Amino acid sequence: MGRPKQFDPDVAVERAMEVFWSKGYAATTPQDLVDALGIGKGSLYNAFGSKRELFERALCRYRDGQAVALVELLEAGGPVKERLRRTLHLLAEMDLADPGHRGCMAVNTAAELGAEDERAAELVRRMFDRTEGAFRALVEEGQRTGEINAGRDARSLGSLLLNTVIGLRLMGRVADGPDRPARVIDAVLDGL
Amino acid sequence: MGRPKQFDPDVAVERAMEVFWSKGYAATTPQDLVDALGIGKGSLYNAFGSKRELFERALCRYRDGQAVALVELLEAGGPVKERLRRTLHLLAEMDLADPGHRGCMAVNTAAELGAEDERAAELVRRMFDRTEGAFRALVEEGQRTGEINAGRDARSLGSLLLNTVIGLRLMGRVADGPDRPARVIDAVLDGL
DNA sequence: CTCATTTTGTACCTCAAATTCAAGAACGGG
DNA sequence: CCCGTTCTTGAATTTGAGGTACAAAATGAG
Repeated sequence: MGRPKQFDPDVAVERAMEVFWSKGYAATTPQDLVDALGIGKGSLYNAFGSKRELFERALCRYRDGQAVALVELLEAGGPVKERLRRTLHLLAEMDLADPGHRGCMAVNTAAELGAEDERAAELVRRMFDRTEGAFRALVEEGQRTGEINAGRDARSLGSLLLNTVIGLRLMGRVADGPDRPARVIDAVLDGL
Repeated sequence: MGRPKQFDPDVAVERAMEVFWSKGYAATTPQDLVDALGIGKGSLYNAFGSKRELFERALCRYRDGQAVALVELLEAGGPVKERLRRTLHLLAEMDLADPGHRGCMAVNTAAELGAEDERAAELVRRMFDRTEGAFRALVEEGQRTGEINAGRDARSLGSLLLNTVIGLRLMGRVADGPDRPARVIDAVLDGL
């Protein structure tokens, strides 16, 4: 019973995610959110409690969306190294083409809140774990097919690839061209 | 002529750097700076103009300090790969041991301001250029001594090492242990 | 000493961030 | 159709960020 909500909370979280992703946590004001979600301040706080809580939901939404996207990319067909190369280049191109230079919301959150907000740090860590795991699985597949030296530690290579992506996406925030990312990708893949 | 300053601007910038480094740009208030520098607000604004200008000077100071430190590390004696390993491990350990999880001020700035502040982005880009150059020089030295495969592109390897450092230091913001950084370092060096 | 110049500390101002609240609107149950 | 509940709107509240104004204080030149 009671008056039904006049907006879809899922849509609202999605839009909030876009705003937080573009502007960061601190730089996003309740007014920005009100404008983007198209609801009143009262509804905002009634539905989500606080800016901080809404941010957490937005970050979880980001995580869920990214998890799907990454798995899709890595599970495509073809040689493992080619899949890796395509995935890394796609990331770099997206970051470069994005006029807002948004980069990766998890990376941005790590930088902005990681030191002071343990809940946010934990969420980001888990996203990193997940990505590392996906890369590790791909490396192991490559080792089974003989594309990647089976003597190397798959977990370490997974960490390396995660770290590479983090670096690439951080650089996307100040990117001035495709050359450096391309060199990074070349060097990483040559080192596998 | 005129009344002399009762504080050393260089010391003030140094302290401002510490504050900005610890808290980030947006989260640092003029009051924080006044407290840390031990001067009045009037002096602060008289000497530095604005929070933004002071930040830029603090960032330049960080750059100058880091440049020296990195060169010292990379110019030490011994095999190139050992120097690299020591340098990377030292960074990782510093980040882990730092109770404030400050990470790297350039990386933090890239994440926080890179998208919106072109001047800050340019400063960070130059710092990245410089670091990449230092790594490249070290790689070329390793290639001359035969420690590193001379067939590989030194510039790409420099980019890779820069990217590795960026990733490591970003992860330092949410670090929960030494394992992942250690794996990254192992994998990177094995791939050289 | 006096003047022009610069620094300093305090008080003040403006604006907006983040949240709360009051008044009412839209439901469903009995 | 009344009632309790939940949602909505937007103004009010509180707090502090970021900066300005100004008079007093400290200097060197002449």
